[in-house]
Amino acid sequence: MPSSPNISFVLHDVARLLRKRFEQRSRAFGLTRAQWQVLAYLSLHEGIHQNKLADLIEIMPITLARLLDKMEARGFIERRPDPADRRAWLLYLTLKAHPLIEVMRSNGQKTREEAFTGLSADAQRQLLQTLCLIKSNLLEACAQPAVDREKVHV
Amino acid sequence: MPSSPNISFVLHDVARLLRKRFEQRSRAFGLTRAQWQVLAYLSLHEGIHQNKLADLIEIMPITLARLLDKMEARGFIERRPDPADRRAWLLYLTLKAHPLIEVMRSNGQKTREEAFTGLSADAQRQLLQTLCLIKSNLLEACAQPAVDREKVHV
DNA sequence: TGATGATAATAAGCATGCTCACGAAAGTTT
DNA sequence: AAACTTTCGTGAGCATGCTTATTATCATCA
Repeated sequence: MPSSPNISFVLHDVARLLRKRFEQRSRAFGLTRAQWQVLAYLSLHEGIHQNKLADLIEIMPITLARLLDKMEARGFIERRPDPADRRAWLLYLTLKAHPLIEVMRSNGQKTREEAFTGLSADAQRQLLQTLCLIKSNLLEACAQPAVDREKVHV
Repeated sequence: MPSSPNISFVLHDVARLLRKRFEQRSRAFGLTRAQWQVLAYLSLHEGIHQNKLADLIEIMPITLARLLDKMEARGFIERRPDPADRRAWLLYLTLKAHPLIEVMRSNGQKTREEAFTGLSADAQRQLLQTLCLIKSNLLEACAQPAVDREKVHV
């Protein structure tokens, strides 16, 4: 942007374009990027509660609930009542979902190959590491009120 | 996620958290991240057409139109008719918007400082460079149909 | 046991992105 | 000049995030 591009804007653009490209590929299979993320995590934690899964993915529980509504309607997941807690559901993949996992993983792979053309394996490792650090910084920051420290000084 | 976290998911998370943190800071000023991006680009190109601005920001023109609707309603920007083309508008900041630019730039700065804690200046440069490469890869990829090359082979 | 507080899921409503489609105006070709 | 094509802006409708608020249930403590 101004003199050199703003790194936050670029990061945001890259995320948006990754999603866009992934969905160009995956539309035919009926799963969006977000739904694929849910499926991927859920396949490793069947029988989990919604709240726990939302924690894993680090989205708000209500955001996950909406995604699950659609995925349930389309027959990819099941909500079974938790016999031990009448408020809660236990989440499971359906049989229909299993074959999708490999397809979507491969779509993600192809999208990443396109995105990372010209990046060495080392640069990719470096990028991942940096992003993980930033994410952990932000998770901590978001949990604190955004006060203007200059103005608080007592 | 699986063995090591999926870099696309992490990238997406970081973008989402950056936006969230920025908006925690900026809510009081009435501008969202996306609107601030519009303002920032527009301040460098007053008198531009909507299509050109959408091109600069690399979003769909209809997405920009919705943002401008809100920003116009709140008195941050003006659409003036283009005397040379009755289909088009020329975009301008209002007087009310000017003082916001510094405030928002500083909010962005603070958010970035939080996000990049523990990253050397060199690592930040490296990150920016890598992201720009990925963005350009994706811009090119998105413009092409997402065919499955293995299946096409003729 | 009975009130009080915490937790699981969801409702309502907003913002930002997209695709697809359309009307109006401008530009180009015949 | 008339007919075609392109371009500018927007309408409709969907997906994914968020904040704030509500309901039902569970857990705890007096």
